[in-house]
Amino acid sequence: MHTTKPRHDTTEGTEGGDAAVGTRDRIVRAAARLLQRQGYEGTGIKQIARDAEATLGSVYHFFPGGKQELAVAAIRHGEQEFADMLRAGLAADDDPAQAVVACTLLLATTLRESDWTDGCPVAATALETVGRAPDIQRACAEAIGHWTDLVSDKLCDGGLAEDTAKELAGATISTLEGAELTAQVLRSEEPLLAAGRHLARLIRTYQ
Amino acid sequence: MHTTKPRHDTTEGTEGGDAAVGTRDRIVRAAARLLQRQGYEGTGIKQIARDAEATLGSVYHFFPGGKQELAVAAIRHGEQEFADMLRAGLAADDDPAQAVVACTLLLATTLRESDWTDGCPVAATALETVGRAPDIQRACAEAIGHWTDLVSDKLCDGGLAEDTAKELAGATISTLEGAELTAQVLRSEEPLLAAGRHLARLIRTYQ
DNA sequence: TACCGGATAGAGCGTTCGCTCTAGTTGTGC
DNA sequence: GCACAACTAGAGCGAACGCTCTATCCGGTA
Repeated sequence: MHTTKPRHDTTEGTEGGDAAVGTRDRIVRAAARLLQRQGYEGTGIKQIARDAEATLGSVYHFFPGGKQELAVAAIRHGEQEFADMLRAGLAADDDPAQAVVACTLLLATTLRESDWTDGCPVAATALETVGRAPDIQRACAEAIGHWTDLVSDKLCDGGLAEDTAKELAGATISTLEGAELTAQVLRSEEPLLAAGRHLARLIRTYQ
Repeated sequence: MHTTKPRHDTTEGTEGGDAAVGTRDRIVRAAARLLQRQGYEGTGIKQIARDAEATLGSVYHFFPGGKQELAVAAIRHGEQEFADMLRAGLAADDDPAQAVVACTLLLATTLRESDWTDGCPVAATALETVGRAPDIQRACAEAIGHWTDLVSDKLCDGGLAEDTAKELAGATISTLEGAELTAQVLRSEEPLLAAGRHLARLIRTYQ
């Protein structure tokens, strides 16, 4: 069974971009982007539907659990996007220290090009739902764990002991999160670049 | 009518406890705590007034600029609270590396004792208003700058060159922010403790 | 042809939002 | 004693909130 397709898509089929994507996917993507920029409480379901060019009925058809269920799906989508970027950065260099620097450069570029609005896809939602929406918090925790594993594997490949790699990977993700937050608030890529330099220096002390 | 009403006790109150605090202060404190836990959009003015044991009229009397003006005052209040904690941690040891570890321990304890709800007082608000509420964003940026200066001074006192100290201080604040976020989401103090260990190791490479 | 069920469409429910507005209450200076 | 400013008090506005509900549309099957 194929993923949900737009049954009666009134828009012309020749148009590219989101039009070729199923309704459910468009809703998830719009939700992920809005949650990333405005957080959970700042984002309304009607706004998500409008951005996704879907109707409220479709949203509740695909996500009968309402806003929370949609938010969980959006967080998972953001997790994948962020993981893709991490993978790309980590693959840029054999040396783990240089690879982490590549990650910070990627993040800095993305952030600047979005005028400092597109930071970590889960941070805003995570912070304002902590302790009040267990499903969402769990999805955020899984995202962080997944990202940490990506970094940890790279550090292991670089020759670090597994225990060391795991702890250092956790600290790396924490630092990237904080540096991205700081960069957004200060509207500068310097915090991300500084984080990259210092993470590289730190990793080298273990090599 | 109501029985217990805070009367005209503006800046009186040498006694401890909220009862002796002026209405304006109670409003700012309640707003700061709610913004820290629920973010900007997740916090309503009526809830702030209720928590502060004040009325809506009082809120708009003291903050005619509405929610945004109140949020700026609350962010400034949170900045001071966090700065006090940083100062306490930094004063705990002459060695800057050990002092930063003390900061992470303080943060971890506070976080755990609040059941992981009381993280950075500005992070949630900052993330969801980035690029959409310049006054609030500016206040958040000033807070981060202030905290960075505190760490930078400590590093200078420890013998680091000023340029090095400034850059390292920025990275330290970023890391603390990220580690606190991660600790809240994962409901564990380990990210903060790991951040402390690695920051200390990093600082020592400059000594 | 008739029908079924997934998907679309949007009016409308009750509630809450930020905020305005008018009155009432209180301490202080003349 | 009185006027005045500072402060408290809360009803109520229009808009937006999350969500429910019914009505339709459509391709595929019988």
